[in-house]
Amino acid sequence: MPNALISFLKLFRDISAGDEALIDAALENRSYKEGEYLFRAGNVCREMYFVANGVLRIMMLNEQGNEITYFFLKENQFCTILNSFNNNVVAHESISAACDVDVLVFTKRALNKLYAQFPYVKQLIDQITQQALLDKIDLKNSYLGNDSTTRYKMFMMRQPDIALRVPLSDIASYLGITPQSLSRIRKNIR
Amino acid sequence: MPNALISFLKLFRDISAGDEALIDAALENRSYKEGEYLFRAGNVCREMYFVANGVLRIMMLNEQGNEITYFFLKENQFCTILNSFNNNVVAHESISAACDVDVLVFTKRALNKLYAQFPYVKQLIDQITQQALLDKIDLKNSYLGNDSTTRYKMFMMRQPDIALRVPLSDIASYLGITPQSLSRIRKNIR
DNA sequence: ATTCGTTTTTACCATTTGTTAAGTGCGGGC
DNA sequence: GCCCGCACTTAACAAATGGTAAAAACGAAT
Repeated sequence: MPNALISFLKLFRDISAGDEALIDAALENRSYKEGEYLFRAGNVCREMYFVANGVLRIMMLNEQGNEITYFFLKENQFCTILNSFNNNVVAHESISAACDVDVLVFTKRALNKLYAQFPYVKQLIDQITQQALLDKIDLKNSYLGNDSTTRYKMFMMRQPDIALRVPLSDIASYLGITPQSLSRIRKNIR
Repeated sequence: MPNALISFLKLFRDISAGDEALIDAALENRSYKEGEYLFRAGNVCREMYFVANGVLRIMMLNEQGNEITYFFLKENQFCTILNSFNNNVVAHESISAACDVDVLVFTKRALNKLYAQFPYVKQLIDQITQQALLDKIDLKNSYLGNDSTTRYKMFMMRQPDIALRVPLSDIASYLGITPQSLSRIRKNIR
């Protein structure tokens, strides 16, 4: 039975059984519990994750020690600190599990080897990654200029599956408010 | 004398005089006055701008009729609605001149022709565009989780040249506050 | 130089959000 | 089954921001 990444890639392009085996061999399976870190800010990110099951979050700690959630990534999405991964620069962001999660892991080394073997895989992943980036920006931008109640409603409309699986405090930090404010907003809505 | 774009590209790669002439021929020079629109939301964006002089802004009007500024683009930066430009989908964002501006314009048609002639130009512009995207995201993210006074100070530190050239109301909409609040913040800082 | 229109500043009050602190509820481990 | 810890809720007050409106400053055009 094919892994989640290969099933996903097959939506875009046919992949032979032989290629499939080699792609699969380049991957590592890992599981993380809610709250565990996959990658910590201050290092160069040399892994790329593909979410098979669960939700990841990309986030940062600001000077006051508050967590800021930049993005949520769910099933069939790639997750890495792209700038760090591509350019070998230190990342300011961390990646953690927003709920229990299963991921497939490419190391940069394994991925480069795969790219050399199968240029079409590079094309495919580059294209998917690029489009995902544009979609993420559009999503984040769409929240701007709305009050927090509206942002919460938008979030519930657009990412209900995430809303149901991750802690309230993560959602609050994603929406740019305190957990107490989010709790109050929830109360006032119903 | 070479145009601003060619001078910029030469920072990354040598370009022969012959190529230079053809690239130059593919471009159109335009100037806009502060407040004028280069592109309006609701259409497919089929032009790519390179800022030779001045500042552009990518922005949106929300349902309440408020302007939200997503990004400022200044000299030596490309500006287009990338998702719309790449995928021929209707854009929700507009592009306007944040101050008087001179731009070099590629139509999508001219750019594709150029790409067919000179694959390295495509590589170069794709690479620059991709990195610019990552930088823009990093910049926007870095403002998150700070109060508006801090965001304004960060903006003054990081983009002082823009701060000095564009209307206060544009900066306010970029920082996610009203012009009155920004004016108050300015007063309290000094 | 004057005027007109626009942008920015200022002020006052209403609303929203943050802060602090305490209470409630739920689930895991013993 | 009970206890403990953690996440979430609730509340009261302080602080920040928005809304409205009017004054001041600035620029463009005559």
